[in-house]
Parts: sequence; C-alpha cells; structure tokens
Amino acid sequence: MINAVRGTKDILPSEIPLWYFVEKTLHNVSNLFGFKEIRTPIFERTEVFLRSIGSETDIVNKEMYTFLDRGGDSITLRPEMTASVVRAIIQNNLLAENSILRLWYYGPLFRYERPQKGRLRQFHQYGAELIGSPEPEADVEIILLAKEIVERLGILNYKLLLNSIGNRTSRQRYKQELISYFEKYANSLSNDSQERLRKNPLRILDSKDERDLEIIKNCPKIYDYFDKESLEHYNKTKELLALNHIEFQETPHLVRGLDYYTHTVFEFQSPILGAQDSFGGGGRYNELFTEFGFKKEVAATGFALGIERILLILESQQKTLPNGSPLVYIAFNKPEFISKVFETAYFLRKHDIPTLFDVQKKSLKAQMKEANKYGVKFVIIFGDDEINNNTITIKDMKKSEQTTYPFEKGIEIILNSKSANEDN
RNA sequence: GCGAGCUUAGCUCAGUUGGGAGAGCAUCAGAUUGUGGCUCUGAGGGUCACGGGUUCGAGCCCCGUAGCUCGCCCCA
Repeated sequence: MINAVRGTKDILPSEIPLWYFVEKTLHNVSNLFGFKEIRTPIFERTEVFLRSIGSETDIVNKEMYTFLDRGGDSITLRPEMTASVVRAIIQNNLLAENSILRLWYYGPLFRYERPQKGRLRQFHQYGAELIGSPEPEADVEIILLAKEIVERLGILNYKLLLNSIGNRTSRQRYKQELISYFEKYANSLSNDSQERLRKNPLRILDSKDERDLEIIKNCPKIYDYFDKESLEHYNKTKELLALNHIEFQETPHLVRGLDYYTHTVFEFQSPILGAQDSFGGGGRYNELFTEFGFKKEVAATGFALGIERILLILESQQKTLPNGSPLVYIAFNKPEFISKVFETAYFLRKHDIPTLFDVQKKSLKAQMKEANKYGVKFVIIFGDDEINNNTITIKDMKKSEQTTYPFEKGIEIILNSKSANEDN
C-alpha cells in the first residue's frame, strides 16, 4: 500500500462540509471589510523567502521544501504567503494605481517539520494584508477582521494576545540591553536559549523552560526602550482596540518567529490545541518592502489563520454540518428499464435536480437501501406497472408514503418540490 | 534535528503465567418473489506492521526496521 507522505493528509468527503463552511465565512468577512483576493503560485524562487523570513529563523534553516528545478534554479514550496504577496505587488506594480491595498489569500503552505497535533507538512492558511498605511487604524482594522472571522466561525474560549516590538531603532537598543542582561546568566540558561542568545535574543522571552522563566522575570522591559514613535503607535493601537470593545491580553514576551515584524504583533490562542495553541497571528511589517529592494518604504500590516487548527477547534466543539443529499433516487426493476432511467435523470438534472440511480444492477430492495443511505427525499420507482402504463411512482422517504401518477404529472411534482427543498 | 508511546478484521478495540484469533460497528445476503429506516438470522473479510531471534510452541518475550501519534525546537 502506498500512503500519503508524512505530514500530508487527504481531506475526505465527510470533512468537506466543514471546510466549505470555513471557506465561505472567510470569503464573506473579507468582502465585508473590502478586501480583494489574490492568488500567487505555490512555489517561488527560494530567494523570495530568504529575503523576507529571516536567515536565522527555523523556517529558513530547516523547514523549507527547496529543490533545484531542471533549469538549475533554486525553487521553494511556499512556507508562508506574505512574502509571495509582497513579491506579487512589486512585480505587478499594484501600488502604482493604489496608495493602499486590501488583500486576502487562501491556500496550501509547506514546511518540513515533524508532524504533531495541529502541525502538518502541507497545511492551509487564510491571511489578509493591509498595505500602504503606517497608522494604528490599519492594525486595528486587521485585528477586527480577524476577530470577526473567529467569531463567525463560532470559536469559543479563545484569547487575543497583543504586544509591540517597536520600530527598528527601538528594537535594536532593546536587543543590546537584552544581550548584556542574558549574558550575565548565560550559563544558567537552557541550551535552547543559549543558542537563541546568539541568533535571536528576543525569542528567549518566549521560552517555556522553567530556569529561563526565572531569569526572564527580571529582564529589561521592551516598553522602556521605545522611542516616541513606537510608544505612540502602541498606545494608539490599544486605545482604538478599547474603542471597539476588543478584549486583549497584553503580553510583553510575545515575540513572533518571523524577522520582518515591526511594532504591533498579535496572536489568537485556543486551549484545546495542546502544544500548538496558536491558531492565528500577525502584525506589522514596515520594512519588508525595502528588504525586497522596493524603491520606497511601504508600511503594511496583516495576519494569517491556520485552517487545520481552526478545524480542530470546531471539531472539539462538536461542530458538524450535514453533507448535502441528492434530492432524487431512481429505482428500477429490470435492466431493460435503464433507458427510461437515463432519460428521466437527464431531464431532472437539466432542471437542476440532483439525481442518482444504481449502476450495479442491484435488487430493488438494495436500491431502496442505497437511496436511504444517501438520504434522498424522493425515490422514483419504475417497475413493470409504471413502464407499461407510462406512470411514475414517487415515494417520499421521510413520510414513507408513495403515490403513482401519470408520468408528466409526477415529474411536475418533483420539479415543484425543488424550491421547497432548497433551504437544506 | 532530539525524546516518548503506539501498530490485532474496512473502523473502534478485547485478547488474562506464551498453546483455540475474537467482539461491536460497517459491508453483503436472507426473514410470504416489485420497496429503505427498527428487529432477527447468516456470510464474506485478518501472513495479529515488517524482518530476525528465544522456545516443543509467540499476537503475547528479546533485537532491528518502517509507519503513526504525542512532546521539544519552531510555528498556523
């Protein structure tokens, strides 16, 4: 037996209704906020991600699906989408005609990691980017969009964590202070954190190690190193969130894993997800466009949601949706009646009536069983009597009642029942 | 990259000092020969992950391999 590769999975028919529900919600809310969809290729030149994500991040160092194509170019399956979107904006010159862009995206991403609960090698994200505004209003609009989706999906017991990591100069100053602080305790830090001290000291703040936590408790606070711009941006953001009655938890140690963030960062968490409790997150990335070599700075802010993690949450909340049933099953008695069956099915389908019938030469009884299993509303029965008299027997499966009509009349009844059935 | 646990029928699992491979659900077929759901009867389906070893004998003990799951790192 050949299995799907590690960390990938099939989305089976029984799961599709929930996916549709989530996708429909994403479309609707994006639309409500005036965001337009953008679709980019699922692979890019490796350079796109090297520039944006940060060369010291784990994503770049050990998680990318990178290969040389037949032309010798280094190609990478996208591990996130913001970089692709920025590349597409620049390449297509989308900022020439708009000073601001409201974009959303949805699709599969790839990261080479050990799979575990809520973590796959191919997974899906929805994301939205508000590009062209440095104002806190934009950050808040993004958070409002995220929250509206989360609420409409019916996710319970989630938390919104908020922090700011300031602008570049503030962060540089803070980073220096952090390094000199942690160096004093370098020998007491966990191995992971000693590594972080070299590569990305900010991430020590996010450690779960108990020894680290003890040391982190008294470390310098980032807010003390903010310059005027950073402080004002952060305060204004919090103020606007309060204005919108958004509850959040200020989390000074919230540091996200991608290097391109500035100022606002935030994360949505759910307790049911276990070790990976974050199902969405984002923040501001004012420096990403210049990283790409764009001629001027473009302020931007955005977020992404992990679809599989959202589905885990919804499943834990027993959220299920019915799989749509065909309306009509045509059962018949003798193989030679098949021409009548095809003819009737053709007509009904032309009139948008979902119709199916047996293609295994099953007994009438077995056909009824199958009809029942599919949950159809009506079974049309063609037996000897119906064929000989040009009639049609319609059985209402719910009421368990059946009536024989002249053929034309019976068909009319089916057509008329469609509108009444449409709300499921 | 590191650590732990699991792997018996399509699915969920039971298998008690190592000696008969089982249940429920699902599937299929019957229960006055045109008709589903409930009930009853019956049937099919397993090299007990794979490969070695110990033993008269292994699903059960030992070693190895693979797969899955969970955790660390990191992230959605």
